[in-house]
Amino acid sequence: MKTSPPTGDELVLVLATLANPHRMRVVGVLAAGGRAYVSQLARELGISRALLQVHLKKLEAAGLVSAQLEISPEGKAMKFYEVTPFAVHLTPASIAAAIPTLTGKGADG
Amino acid sequence: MKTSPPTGDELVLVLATLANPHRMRVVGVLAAGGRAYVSQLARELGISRALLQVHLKKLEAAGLVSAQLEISPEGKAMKFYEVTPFAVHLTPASIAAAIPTLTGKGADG
DNA sequence: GGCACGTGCTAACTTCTCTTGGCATGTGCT
DNA sequence: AGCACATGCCAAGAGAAGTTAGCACGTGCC
Repeated sequence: MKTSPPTGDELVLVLATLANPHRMRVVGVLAAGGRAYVSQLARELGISRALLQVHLKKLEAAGLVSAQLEISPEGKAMKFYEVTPFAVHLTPASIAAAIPTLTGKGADG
Repeated sequence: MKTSPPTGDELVLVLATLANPHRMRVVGVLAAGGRAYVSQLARELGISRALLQVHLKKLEAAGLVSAQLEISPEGKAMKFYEVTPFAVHLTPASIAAAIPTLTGKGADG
C-alpha cells in the first residue's frame, strides 16, 4: 500500500489512466464485484478481450489494479484482477503541491 | 459552486483535463498565486500564449478555472484567471458510484 | 507612424491514443 | 482430431490531442 503523496508525474499517470470510460468501468466493476478474470470481465463490459487487455495493462501500470494468475480446477490458466485501494484527493492545493515533482515537460522541472 | 457529486462524464472530463503537465501547472500556479492574466501566466510557465490559451479553454470548460476580463489603468484589456475551489475524491468506491452516469460510449449506459 | 504590450483566432503539422482483427499458445472434453 | 474457452501479442488504420506559426484587433507612448 502506498501512503506517501503521489509525485506530479504519478498523478498525471493516474489521472490519464482513469480519464477513460472503459477503464473507469473496469475499476467500477472490480470495486463492486471484487475480482474477475479477463474474459469474464470482457463479457461483462461488452468489449473485446484485446481491447480490455490494453486497458488492464494501463491500469496496472498506474498501480490502480493488480493481477494474480491462477490455475482453475479444470487446469485453465486464468488471470484474476482486483482493484488497489487507492485514494487520491484532488484539490487546487494538492495539485500545487505536486507541481515541483512534475518532470513531464515544461519549464523549471 | 458545485456541491453535488460529479456524473461519470463530468468526472472523465475533469480527470482528462487535469491529466496534462501544462494544465496541472496552470492550476498549481493559480492556486498559489491567486490570479494572473494570460500573457503573464505564459511567461511564468515558459510556454507560448497560443498554447496556454488552448489549455485555459479546456480548464474553463471543465469548470476548474474561471476568467474575468478587466481593463487595466492603462486601458488595456486583460483577462484574469483564477482557480475554482474544486474537490474531487478519487477512490474505487467513488468511481463505482459514477459508472451509472457514464454515457461516454460502451455498453449499458 | 512605429514600437511595446494586451487579447483572440485558425490552419496545418505532428504525435499520441484507441480500437480492431488475426494469429499464436495451452487445457479439458467428446 | 476437433471444439470450447483461457491468455497474450502485434500490425495497422482511424481518430483525438498537442503544438506551432501567423494573422487580426486595440491601447499608450515617443
